[in-house]
Amino acid sequence: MSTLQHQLGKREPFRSATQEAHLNVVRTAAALEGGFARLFRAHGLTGSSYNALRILRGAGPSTCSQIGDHLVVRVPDVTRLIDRLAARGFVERARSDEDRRVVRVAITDAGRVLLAGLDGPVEALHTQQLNHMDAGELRELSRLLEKARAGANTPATPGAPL
Amino acid sequence: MSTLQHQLGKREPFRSATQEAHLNVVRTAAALEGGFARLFRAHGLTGSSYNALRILRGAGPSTCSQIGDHLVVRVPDVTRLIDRLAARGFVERARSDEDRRVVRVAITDAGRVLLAGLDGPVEALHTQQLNHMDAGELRELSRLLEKARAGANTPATPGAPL
DNA sequence: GGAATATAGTCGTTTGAACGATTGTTGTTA
DNA sequence: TAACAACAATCGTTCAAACGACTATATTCC
Repeated sequence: MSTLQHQLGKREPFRSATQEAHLNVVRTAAALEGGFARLFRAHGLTGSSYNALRILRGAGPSTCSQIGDHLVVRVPDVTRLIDRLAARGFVERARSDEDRRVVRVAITDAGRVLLAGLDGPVEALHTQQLNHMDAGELRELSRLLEKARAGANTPATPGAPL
Repeated sequence: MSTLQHQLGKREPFRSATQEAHLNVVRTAAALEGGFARLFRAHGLTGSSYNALRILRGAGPSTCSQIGDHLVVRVPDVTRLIDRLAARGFVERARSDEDRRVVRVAITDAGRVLLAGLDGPVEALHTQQLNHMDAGELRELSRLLEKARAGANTPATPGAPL
């Protein structure tokens, strides 16, 4: 009996290895993200808003589409995400003069300060959660996950059609 | 440059292998779950409500606490989850006579029929998503994910303290 | 036997996520 | 030059998720 089977209180084994792998991915994501959600909530953020700030800090001012493209997890309504960050003063928007469809979003000093305060705790939490695995295992885990995504017909890249 | 780094439009490499593994887990979970969310939505369900029905079909009538314990992803308000299923006629509740704190939840015939209609598509989607990986890879992926969860200080099991 | 504690479930409320439609602007084509 | 198509962002709306408090009941302890 696998660990997951035991954890789910399942008497019969999984129907397939693909099902078991899927459930392991989802449960592990929830386990890892739970800690980060608590950390971010303490700073009035969600995972996605934290991610958006990281993107803006790293890439510099970006359009809504670019932000959307770079998010780890697809967010279909980037406008509302940016709205919430702007309301807190962490980003500011500027409509482009040369193409008025486009809005350029930039992180503010307040946003930089907020992120600076999170850099340590985020890194510490990554370490705390996964440092019991060695470098080879982490590499192999990432490789298998990338391979899993490569074959999945449901795309991870945002906006791609079903 | 890893696949994920490229997919995220990140110029610099990841700060650590633990961060990269984490993001791969989360992104893969979203990619896999996206397809299932669409399938379930077409039947008026969410992943959690589908999961709850599966638990009840498998284990028989269960208390709310037992359902909560067996869910793949923690749901802090099982009552509302059961509310929504009951409103649709897929489950029914009965307050226990011998311990009136306890509610016993059972799947209904309508619930069984709904699940029966989903068994094929769910299995097909699992296969479609992950069948490009061989048995050894799937086993190794599950093993590494279980190991990842084992060391993470943020527990996957519900109700466990932070 | 009653007070205190624990358990199981429920509730009030807020908020973020998501879908799909809409609006405004730019580019393309006839 | 105007109609059409595409693009970028925004909006209306619904609803699931989540937090923490609350209620009712059972158990434990003095």
